[in-house]
Order: sequence, then C-alpha cells, then structure tokens
Amino acid sequence: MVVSGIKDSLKQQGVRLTRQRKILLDLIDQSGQHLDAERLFTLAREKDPKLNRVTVYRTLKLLKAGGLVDELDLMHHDGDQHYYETRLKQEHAHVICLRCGKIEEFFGDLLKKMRQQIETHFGFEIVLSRTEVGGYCSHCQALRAKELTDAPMVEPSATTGRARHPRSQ
Amino acid sequence: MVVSGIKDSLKQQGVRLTRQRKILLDLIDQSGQHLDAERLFTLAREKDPKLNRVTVYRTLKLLKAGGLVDELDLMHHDGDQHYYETRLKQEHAHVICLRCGKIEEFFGDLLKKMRQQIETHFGFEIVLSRTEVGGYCSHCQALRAKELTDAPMVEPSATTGRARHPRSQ
DNA sequence: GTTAGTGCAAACCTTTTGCAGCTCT
DNA sequence: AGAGCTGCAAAAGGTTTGCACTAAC
Repeated sequence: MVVSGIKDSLKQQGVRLTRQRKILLDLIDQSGQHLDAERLFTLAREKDPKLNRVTVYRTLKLLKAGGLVDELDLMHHDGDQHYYETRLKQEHAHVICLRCGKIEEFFGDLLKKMRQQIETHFGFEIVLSRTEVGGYCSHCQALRAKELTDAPMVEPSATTGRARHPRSQ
Repeated sequence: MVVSGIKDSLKQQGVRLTRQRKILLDLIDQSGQHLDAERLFTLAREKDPKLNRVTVYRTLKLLKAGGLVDELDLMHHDGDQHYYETRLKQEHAHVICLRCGKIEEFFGDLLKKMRQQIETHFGFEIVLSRTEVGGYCSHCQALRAKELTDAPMVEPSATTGRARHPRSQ
C-alpha cells in the first residue's frame, strides 16, 4: 500500500493530513484506475457528501507538485480533463483505444533506455515523463473494419457523440 | 515544403482550400515552432484581421482528424492549451524545460522499437503517439541550484506567476 | 492559538456549438 | 446553385481564485 508512504511524505513537509485528504488519497491509491478530478470527486462524495470539488483540485495539485502522483492526458480520448495515478510502478506507457477507451499499460526497458539517452544527450535532468499511444485495440480493429464496410462512403464524423460523465447538480 | 502536400491531401478529400485555411496552413508549416491556437490566431490576424479565433480551432480540428498535424501538450508547462506541429519528421519525443520552457526534440530508434513492441505485444494498431519529457535543461539546472541556495527554506510556490499571452481585445 | 485548509461563489482559460450569411467550386 | 465554410455570440468543459470560516497541529 503506497498511500501510507504518501501520507508520511506529506507529514514531513508540514502538510496537514485532513479528513478530506485522507479520503482522496485512499481513493486514488485503491482504485487502481486512472481517475480524473470529476470521477474522484464523485467517489469522494460517497464518503463525505460535503467534500467540495475545489478540494479535489487543490489536493491533486499538491500531490502533483510533490511528485506523488503523475498527471496523464490519455490522448484526450474522452475530453480535455487530466487523469491521475500514484507514482509507484516502474515507468510505463499508456496505450489507449480510441474507440472503446480501454487503457493498457506497457512496461519495458525501452522507456528506461530512452530516459537515459535523453539525459545524456542533452544533459537534461528529467523530472517527469509520459508516453501515450492512441489507436485501436485488437477487438476494435475488427469492429471498425465492419463499420467502415457497412458505411463505406461516410467518413466517421469528428463530432460523433462521446459518452461523457455529466456533472450532477 | 510540406504545406503543399497538405493542401493536395485536403483537396482530394473535397475540403475547400479557403483564404483562411491557406493562411493557417502556411503559418503552421513555416513557423517551425510549436504553436498553440491562440498564438496561431494572433499570427493569422496579422495577415487577415478579420479571421476569427473559431476558424483557427476548426481548422486545427480538421487537420488533426486528417492526421496532417499532431497535437501536443508539452507537459502543460504554460497552461492547458494544445500545441500543433505538422506531421512530417520521423517520430520524436519532446523534451521541455519546466523552468525556461525551452523545447528540444529527441529522435532515435527507441521510439520506433517501442512502437513495434506495443503493436506486437497487444495486437494494437497505433494511430498516433507522443512522448513528452519534463525537467530541467543544463542551463536551468545551474540556475535552479543557485535559486535553491539563495532561499533554502522556501519551497518554490506552485502558484508562481507564469508569463502567459493575454488575449488582446 | 496559529496557520493551513475548506467550502462557496465567482471567475478564468480554452474550446465548442448554433445559426445566419458568405464563398468556393 | 449548392454544399461547405466563416464570423459572431453564446455556451460549455475543466480548472483556479478570493475570502470568510473551520480545523489540524
């Protein structure tokens, strides 16, 4: 469980561990998913209905600044929001299916090697990095071929509806 | 010059090559920089003061959907806007200095290899990908060390002002 | 008791949409 | 002529800020 380490890390910086932050930290760490602010807010509200959206943003900012979570864009496959994950595992790329939204994580020594090459080549000090890959998963490749065959003359519109999570209230 | 190829590509899709689009296409291609919508808008206005910001967004969306430009986030080092570059060169990573904003481009076969690994490993069809690296360039590493020494007890505030380009009018 | 953190409302930045009129082919 | 494109105004989506009140240490 990484969250306890995060809590220690925060305490040592004189950051107060409030009830709200405990809730958010636990959620980020336990979910195992890539949560955006809104999703995190919804989940947090189930535990504390008074918790404000702003607190979610402020906590995420804090964690990001402290290098405790990483911010992802996931190719903006579902809007322009950011996603977050605890910085625990070894470096990895995110592979996003642009059709179904499924996210795979790709580990490998290539990322590590590239990091080293960049640091050496530019004399650069890397603080954070991310690799995101968009395309079609094996499942959706077949479905897409079918879709294109069914309507061969019609370009799939860029404005095709995407299921978004509306803000309640 | 890549822009002529883009223009051909658009024409063949029945996309009209309007005065506004010509201006924008030329700017994106010639600048050699990573422009965001607002910067592109400002530059375009110098050539056509009537050109609207919305047209910039619509043109960028069109080019992106056609795979003619790539959208970058550049680690959001200066806000949440997107940046654009013509998809011409071989695949490369962007290396962004979080202090001075300088952007380096890193080429190498590692990216190509990783692409292949991901396609093989997941049976994934990659459409686009990006690797962004944030940190400190060699120049800023020294300056930062100095800054931290000068004010050793003060964490550099996350809210430290960033010079943004305000919208004229 | 202090200082940091919260909630609320309101602002902010970036991007998208609806619609009437214009223009490329 | 007619579909496609533009400009304008307005809205939307995502995030941040100001301020008075509250709670962690």
